[in-house]
Amino acid sequence: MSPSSTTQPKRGRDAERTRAEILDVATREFADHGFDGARVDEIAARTRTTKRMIYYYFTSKEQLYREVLKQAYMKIRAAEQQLDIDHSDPKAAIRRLGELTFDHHESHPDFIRLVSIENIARAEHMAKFTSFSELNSPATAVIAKILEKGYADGVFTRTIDPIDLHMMISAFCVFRVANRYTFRTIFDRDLTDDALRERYRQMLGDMVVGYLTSS
Amino acid sequence: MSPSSTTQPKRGRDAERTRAEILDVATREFADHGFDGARVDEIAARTRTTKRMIYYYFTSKEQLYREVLKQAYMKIRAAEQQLDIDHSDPKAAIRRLGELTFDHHESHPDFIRLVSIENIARAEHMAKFTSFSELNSPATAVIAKILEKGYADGVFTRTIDPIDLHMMISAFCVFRVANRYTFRTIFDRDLTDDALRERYRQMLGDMVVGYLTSS
Amino acid sequence: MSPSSTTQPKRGRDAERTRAEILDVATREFADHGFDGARVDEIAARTRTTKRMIYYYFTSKEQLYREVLKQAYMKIRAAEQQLDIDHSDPKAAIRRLGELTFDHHESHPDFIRLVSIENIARAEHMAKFTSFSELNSPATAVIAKILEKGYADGVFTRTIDPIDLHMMISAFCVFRVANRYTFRTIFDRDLTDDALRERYRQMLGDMVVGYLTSS
Amino acid sequence: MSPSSTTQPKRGRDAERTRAEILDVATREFADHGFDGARVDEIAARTRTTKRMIYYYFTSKEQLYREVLKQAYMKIRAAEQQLDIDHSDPKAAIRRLGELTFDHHESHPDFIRLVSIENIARAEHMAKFTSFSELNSPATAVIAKILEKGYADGVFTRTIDPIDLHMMISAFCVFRVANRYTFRTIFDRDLTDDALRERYRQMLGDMVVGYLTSS
DNA sequence: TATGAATGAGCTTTCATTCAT
DNA sequence: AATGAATGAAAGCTCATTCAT
Repeated sequence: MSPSSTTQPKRGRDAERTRAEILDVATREFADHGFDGARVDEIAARTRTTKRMIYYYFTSKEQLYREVLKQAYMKIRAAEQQLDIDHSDPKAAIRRLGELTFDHHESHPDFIRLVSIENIARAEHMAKFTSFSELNSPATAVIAKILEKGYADGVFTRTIDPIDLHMMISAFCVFRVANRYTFRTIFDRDLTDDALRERYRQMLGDMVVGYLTSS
Repeated sequence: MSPSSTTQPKRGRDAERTRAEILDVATREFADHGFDGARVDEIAARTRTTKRMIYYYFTSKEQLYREVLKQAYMKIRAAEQQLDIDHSDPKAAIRRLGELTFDHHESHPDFIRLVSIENIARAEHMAKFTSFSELNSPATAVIAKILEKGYADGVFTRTIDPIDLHMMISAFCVFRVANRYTFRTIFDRDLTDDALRERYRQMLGDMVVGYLTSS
Repeated sequence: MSPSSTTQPKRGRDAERTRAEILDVATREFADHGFDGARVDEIAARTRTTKRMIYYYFTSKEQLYREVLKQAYMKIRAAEQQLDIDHSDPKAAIRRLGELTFDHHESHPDFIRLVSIENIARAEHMAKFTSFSELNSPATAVIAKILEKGYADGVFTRTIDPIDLHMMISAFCVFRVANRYTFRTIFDRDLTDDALRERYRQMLGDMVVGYLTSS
Repeated sequence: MSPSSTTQPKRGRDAERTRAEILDVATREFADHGFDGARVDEIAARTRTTKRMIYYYFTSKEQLYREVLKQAYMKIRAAEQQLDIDHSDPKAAIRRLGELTFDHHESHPDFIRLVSIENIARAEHMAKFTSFSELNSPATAVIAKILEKGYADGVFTRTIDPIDLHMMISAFCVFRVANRYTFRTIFDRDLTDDALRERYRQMLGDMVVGYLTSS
C-alpha cells in the first residue's frame, strides 16, 4: 500500500534485514567484550555491510549498544509474556515459575552478560531510553497472583513482596550463569554443568517454597 | 620520631608505598570502567607517580589488572578468615554467616564489580594466576561445620553441599549489589537503599534456614 | 584535458598516488636508517598525508617495510629485464653484462642498502612474502646463454655455474657500493669516486674474463 | 707492583672482567640487531651486572657500540698480523692469502655483520675514533710484497694496486657471508653451505690468479 | 667504586567517527 | 539511500638515560 513498497520493495526489505543483521552481530560483540571492549570494525567485518552503514543506521557506537540492549530486553519480555502457569496449586505454581526463569536464564547467557555489562556502566545507557514501563517484568504480576492464591489457601505462611520474590529467584538464576567463570576457577565447580542442572533447578524451588512455608 | 623520616630523600624512595598507591588507584579505575574502559593515563594522573612508573612496576595494563584482581581477592579472603561464629546454635550460626556475607558484600562493591568484570572476560585473567588454592573461600569450611552440627542436632533436615549453600548465599548477596542499577531502572527499587537493608538481611537468613529446615 | 582533472575534489582521492608517495618516502627512510632506525613519524612528515594514513594503507611499520623491499626488488628486476646483450662475441658479452650490473648497482645505492638491512635481519622479512620466483634475477639466464656460446666457441675454457658467476659479479659490484664507507675510513679510498669508476668497471670485466679464459 | 694490585686485587680484576663481559655480550647484541635494534636492557640481562654498570663503564649506548666496533677490528687485525706466507711462489702465495681471508671471514660472521651495520650508518661511528692507522689492514702490505715478487718473477702480467686487490678479495669473501640470507632466499642456494665451501675457496684463488696472469 | 629506583621523551598503533559525493 | 576514503585524538608501551646515595 505504501508507495515505497511498490517502487523499491527489495531495497526496503533489505534495509530492514541489514539493520537486523547489524543488531544481531552487535549483540554478540557487545555481550562478548563489553561496551568498551567491543569493536565497531569487528561488527562491520562480520556483517555483509560496511562500517559506514552502521553509522548510517545507528549514528554512534553508543546508540547501537542501546538498541542492542533494548532489543535484548524486549525479546526477553516477549518470552515472559508467554508465561502460562496453572494457579490452582500455589506451591507447584511458584515452583514452575522458578523453573521457567531458571531455564530462561540458562538459554540466554548473552542477555545476562549484557545486563552485567550494563550494571558495570551503572545502567547509564538504559537511563537514556525513553520508556521503561515496557521493560518491567511481567513475571512480578504472575508472582503476585500466585502469592495471593497461596495466602488465600493458607499454603504460604510467610509474606513477601512480589518484587522481592522476583529478586530472590533472579539472584539465584543470574548468579549461576553470570558468575560461573570465577566460581569455577575458585571452587572448581561448573555451575552450568549439565549433570548439575537438575540439582540446582530443584534447589531453587525448594528454596522458594521453603521460604514461603516456614515460620 | 622515626629515623627514616629525617633521612628520606625528596622524591620516590618508598617503592613499596608507590606500588601500593598505584594498585589502590588502579583498583578504583578498573572497578569503575572495566578492563577496556580503564585508562592507564587516568590511573597515573591520580597517583603521585607517572604513567612510566606504572609500567616500571607492572609491565603492562593487563598485569596491573591481574595484580588488582589478585589483591582484591586476597583482601576479601583475609577478611573472611576473621569469621568467628559461635556454633552452639546452628540456626543462629548459619543466619550469622549469612549476615556477615551480606554486610561484607555491601561494604565491598568494588570487589563485586571486579568479579563481574572478570566474569565478562570469562575469568581468563584469573586463569593466568599461578595459585588458586589461596583464593578458595574459607567460608565453605565454616559452612561445612555449621551444617555438620545442624544435622547432628537434628535442627537441619535438608541436606546440601557446603559449596552449594555458599553459592545460594552469594547469589543473593552479590545480585543485590551487582545488579542494583538495572534493577532500580526497571523496578524502581534501590536494593541497596538503607531503609531496605534490614529487610533483605533478614530475608536471606529466613531463606537459608527455611531451606534447611523444611522438607 | 582529462575529465578527472575538473571533477577531482580538494583533498586526497587519488589513493594510488598517496600509496605510491608513502612507499617512495618510506624507501628512503628505511634505506637511510634501517628498519629499527626508521621513524614512521618522519615518513609521515615528508608526505602530504598523515601518519594515520600510513597505517590505513600499510597496517604496520613492518608491512610497510616489506612493501618497500618488495617494490625495490621488483623495480630492479624490471630493469634487468631490459638487458639486451649481443651474444655474438661471448667475451664482449660477459664484459657488457658486468658493466651493466656495475652501473646498475652504482645508480641504485638505496636498493643495496635495503639488501644489507634485510641481511642484517637474516632475510626474515622477505621470508614472509608469498612468492619469490618473481624475484629471481633474470641475469642468471642471460649469463647462462653467454657461457653456453663461450664454451661452444671455445673462447671460455673454465666452467662455472651461472649462479656462481652471478655471485662473483654481484660481490664485486655490491661491495664497492655497500662497504664504501668503512673502506674509505680505513684505506682512505672512496671506491665510488668518479675518478675511479672506469678503473673498477674495467677491473670487473678483466676479472671475469680472466677467470673464464685462464686454466 | 702497583699499589692497587695489593689492596684490592679481586675488585680490580673483576672490573676488567666485567668490562670484558659487557663488551662481549654487547658485540653479539649489536651484531644481531644493529645499532638501533640492539637493546641496552637485553645486554644487561645477559650480563652478571646491571644496566647501570654499562653506563658506568661506557657512558652511552653509542660509545659502547664504538668500543665494540673498535675491539672487533682490533681482534681481526691482530689475527691478520699472524699472516705468515711463504713468498717464494707468488701464485701460491696470493692463493694462500685469499684462502686465509676466506677462512677468516667465514669464521667471523659477527664482525662482518658489524661492518655492514657500520656501513648502514655511513661509518659515522668509526669516524669518531681517535686513531685509524691501527685499523689499516696489514693484508695490503702482504699483498704488496707478493705482487712485487710476482712482477719481478714475471708470473704476474697484469698490474694492480694492492688496495684494489685487497678489495677484490674482500668483496668475494664478504659478499658470501654478508649477503647469504637474501641470496639463499632468491636463488635457493646457501653460499655458506659446508658442501660448497671448497668450491668457492678455490674459485677465489682462480679468480685472483686468473686476473693477475691473463693479458 | 658501585647501584636500585626513577623518568622524559617519544614510539607504534588503535579507534570511533566524518568527509564528500 | 548508500558508501569508499580519510582522520584527529589518544591509547598503550618502550627506550636510553639519570638521580641520589
